[in-house]
Amino acid sequence: MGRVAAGDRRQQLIEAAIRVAERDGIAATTTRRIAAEAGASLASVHYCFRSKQELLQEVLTAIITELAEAARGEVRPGIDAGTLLREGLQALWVIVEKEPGKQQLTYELTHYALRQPGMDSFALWQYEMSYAACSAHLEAIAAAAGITWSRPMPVLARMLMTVIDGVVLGWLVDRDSPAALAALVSLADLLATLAVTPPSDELEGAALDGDLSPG
Amino acid sequence: MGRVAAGDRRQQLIEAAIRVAERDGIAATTTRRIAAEAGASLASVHYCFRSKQELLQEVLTAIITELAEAARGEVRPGIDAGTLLREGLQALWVIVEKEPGKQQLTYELTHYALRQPGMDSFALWQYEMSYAACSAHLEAIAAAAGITWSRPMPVLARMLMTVIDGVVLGWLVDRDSPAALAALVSLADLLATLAVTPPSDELEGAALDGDLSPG
DNA sequence: AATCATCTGGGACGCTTGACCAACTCGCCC
DNA sequence: GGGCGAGTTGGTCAAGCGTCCCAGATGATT
Repeated sequence: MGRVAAGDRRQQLIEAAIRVAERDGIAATTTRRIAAEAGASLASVHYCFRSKQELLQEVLTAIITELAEAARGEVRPGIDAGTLLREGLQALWVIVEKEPGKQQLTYELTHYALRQPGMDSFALWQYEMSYAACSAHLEAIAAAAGITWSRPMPVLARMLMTVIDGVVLGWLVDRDSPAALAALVSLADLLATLAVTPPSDELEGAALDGDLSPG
Repeated sequence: MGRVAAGDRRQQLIEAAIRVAERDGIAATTTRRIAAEAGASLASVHYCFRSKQELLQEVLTAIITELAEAARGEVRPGIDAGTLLREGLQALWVIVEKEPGKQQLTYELTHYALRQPGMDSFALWQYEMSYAACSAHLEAIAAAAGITWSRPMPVLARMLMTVIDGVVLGWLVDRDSPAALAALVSLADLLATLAVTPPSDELEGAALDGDLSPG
């Protein structure tokens, strides 16, 4: 409980709040518990933040940006879209399975924000970030595999996000990893069927794999 | 506030609790608010229920069974699987869009049950019911369209439930009905591609549409 | 009419919560 | 070295929570 700069204390409290919320859920995330987890006094919470809501907004911001960064996976060029999509989702799955509490917290925060008046913009922002990440990933796949998507990108991004959300949510309930992974891979394969190989005179510099035999 | 049999009072309190939870969220669903909504005294809550938890369990049970019944849609025979799947999901969507609060409450209850020690079995039960409903619907489609599914039913049911959950969750956040419906229909079409028409000497009476040209 | 189980109402208990305050301590700068 | 502001501390506040209790009203049974 030494003397710490207010900015550092702020960060400590935010991280402590995340830990508590992951472990016990947002409903059980009280100012006292946060302070205890951070090794600070209760009063320091209201010294560093105007209110509990301001703290939780910072928590939400931190989680969203952290998740957005974690979702950024590299896409190897010269591979077909189906494989890339499957590999990307499997890589994401490793992260999800590693920290279930964080995923659970993400959903809880979404619903919490939806209920709290004035905080619903945070839920919207959270999903806009997610859709943007999905769009970016799908476009990276298109570029790497030399294909085009047969549906407009907003629809496609929403479909991908839908699949991820649904699978994760189902898994959080029964923790049936094989079943969840099977559904995820199957849905990824289905999404991959929306990739069309454009006429070869259209795209040139893109990496092409063997099965580009014009019909 | 007249005199009511304990059994009736029980039912009134459960329905009142559902209304409050739909409107304000589970976190704001207190015993006092429930009693006020039901037009009963606070003490009657603990006269009809051993504890608040027992009440909430009844609420969860009521919502799950109600939702399971609502999801049971008729499937017209003689139509192709794609159309049936699309129509079924569109019919479900009408229900979802009509009462957003109930959908939101469903998710909140899931997460609530997952956190509450000893109540996680309710979350599991909720999803088992849902998977069962999906399985039943998919098998009804298979029978009506005279097709077979190219994946094992458990995987397929989970895929369908994943799609529904994901779409509804996304819609609850941004309330973008066209986008949600577009994603839902697109995903339904993708799922329909998993329907295979068996050799005609296997099934006889089933209705067949035109595109049965053996390759 | 008397009895009895059933149901209601108001009040109270003990606890937790978010928020706040005045007093105190430390380190830095003029 | 004496002020001074940033940071800490324990205590306190009102509000709200789940739970419990008990005197009294009610309606059926005898």
